[in-house]
Amino acid sequence: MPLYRQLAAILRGKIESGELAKGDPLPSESYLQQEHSVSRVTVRKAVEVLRDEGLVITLPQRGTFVAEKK
Amino acid sequence: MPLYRQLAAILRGKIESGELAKGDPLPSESYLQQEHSVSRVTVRKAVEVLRDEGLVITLPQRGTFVAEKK
DNA sequence: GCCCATTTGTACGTATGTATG
DNA sequence: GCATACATACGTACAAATGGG
Repeated sequence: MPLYRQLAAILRGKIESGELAKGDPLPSESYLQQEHSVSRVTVRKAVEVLRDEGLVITLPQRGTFVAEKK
Repeated sequence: MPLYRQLAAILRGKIESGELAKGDPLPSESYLQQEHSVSRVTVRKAVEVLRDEGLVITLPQRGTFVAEKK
């Protein structure tokens, strides 16, 4: 599995487990980069997956947040 | 060589030559941006290099200063 | 105490180049 | 050719703290 999908799976798990609650901000791109030792491109692709799944919402220049809906 | 390393080299030169003495503030990020026609990201990466080398210390909301130590 | 400019901190958006499988 | 992944580098926007007046 490509890195960005692995990272997406990790984040998805934290959302589904409730570790990241609705409305909570996801860790920032730069944090996720360092935390998982991947490039920003990879982080962004991972977040894009979750966005496409409707699990998170990204507010430009603000951050990405766990979506309210289920 | 990437731009940020080139800029870091320029600043390092000014420190080592004494043009920027210990305790002196470095030019601000916005000044360096305009002076060298680069983005703020590039300036910040250059300064980060010097910080990692221990040549400068950055005080949040104050500026970056030439380190006292050698 | 209050504005206001300056400066660094943070965060996302976008684009290009390079390399690998 | 294409997807993946890294690095570099541009921009925009806003937050937070400091210091001067």
